[in-house]
Amino acid sequence: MRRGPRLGPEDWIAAGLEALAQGGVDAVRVDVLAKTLGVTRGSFYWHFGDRRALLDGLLAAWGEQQTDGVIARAQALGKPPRETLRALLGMCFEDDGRLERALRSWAATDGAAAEAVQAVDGRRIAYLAALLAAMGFAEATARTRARIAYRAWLGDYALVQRQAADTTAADVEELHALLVK
Amino acid sequence: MRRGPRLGPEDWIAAGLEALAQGGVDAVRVDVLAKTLGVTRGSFYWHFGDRRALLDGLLAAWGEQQTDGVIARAQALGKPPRETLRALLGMCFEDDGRLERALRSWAATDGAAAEAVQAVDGRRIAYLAALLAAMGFAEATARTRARIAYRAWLGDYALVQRQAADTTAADVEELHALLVK
DNA sequence: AGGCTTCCATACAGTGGTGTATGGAAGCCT
DNA sequence: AGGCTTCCATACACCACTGTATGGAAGCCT
Repeated sequence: MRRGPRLGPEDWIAAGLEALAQGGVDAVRVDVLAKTLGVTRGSFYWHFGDRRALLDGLLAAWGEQQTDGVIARAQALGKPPRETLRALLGMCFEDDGRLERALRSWAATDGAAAEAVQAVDGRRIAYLAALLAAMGFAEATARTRARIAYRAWLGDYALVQRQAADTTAADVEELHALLVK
Repeated sequence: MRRGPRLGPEDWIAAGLEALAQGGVDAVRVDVLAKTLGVTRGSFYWHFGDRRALLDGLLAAWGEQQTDGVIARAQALGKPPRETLRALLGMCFEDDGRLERALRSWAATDGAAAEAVQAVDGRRIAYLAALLAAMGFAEATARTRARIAYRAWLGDYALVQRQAADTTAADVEELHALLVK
């Protein structure tokens, strides 16, 4: 009946991430994924033991993607720390953050998700702190401000109605100014 | 069989808020609430048309509680704006924020919840801005910094592993210093 | 071509939750 | 005391979704 290419686990992971970003963990249901992929659940249970296995796969994929993601792009600019920080803030705030949001909601009730999120939080805060330290701030101050900056970024995602583009841009400038002063 | 006092809608609302804080919207199920209240679902469907009616009740209750909550307490201190702001930040960061978190997760997929959260966000940011304006900051600066402060507070809830008490205290001081400088 | 492996469809059983119908008990009112 | 109202229990139908069993088709290997 079908003739299209056959599916691998990656296809289910990709579809899962999409659904996750769209409607949270609750939206990643094997039957609806099957429908969007144009197959039946029979395929899913060939590639994965159960739904939980897919969820763990999503966490792994997200965690990996976050290691060589935004930070690498910011670093690749090859600019001095001060400019790198500004660029990084801008990039973060321009992301729509739906995946990020979904992950954190999920982490509130799921241990594995909480671990994954905590891990990337640690990496990102450490990077921010390193950036500030490279600008000459004392270790303690760098870490404190890194946490503040990170909270401000996360908080933006928590805001249901995110601000207009120009407002956000102004906020980013102001935040940057406060941090490096 | 039973002899205890009979229940009203408020009892279900209260139990619902508790469950919401504990495990998110998914945890507010009429059968488990019935169990914790010591009655059967028959009682619930007497007081409420359906589960959605309870959820709407929870949103209303939360929204109301947030109008005369933290802000009123901070205002009641009768201190100058600068001190009020510091006190407010401290109070916010010391809250465990589980309800707040649950509401925002919920808002990601539910329109009514999103409206409720957006409404209180607006009120709270406006209050922060007013505080900063009263300290002499220009209107625009006050609003920008108010948004930053609010994001930083929200972001703290988004952090799965919230910092130790002393670390948080230091962060609050630093944030306050950055804002009022 | 034959056979093995990989992938998917179909059909079925099971579970956790919602909503509904109905009857009965406890309290209030006169 | 009688009756009306308020509240709750029991039992049932139903739905969305998960997981399992089994058979069959498509591709690869020799």
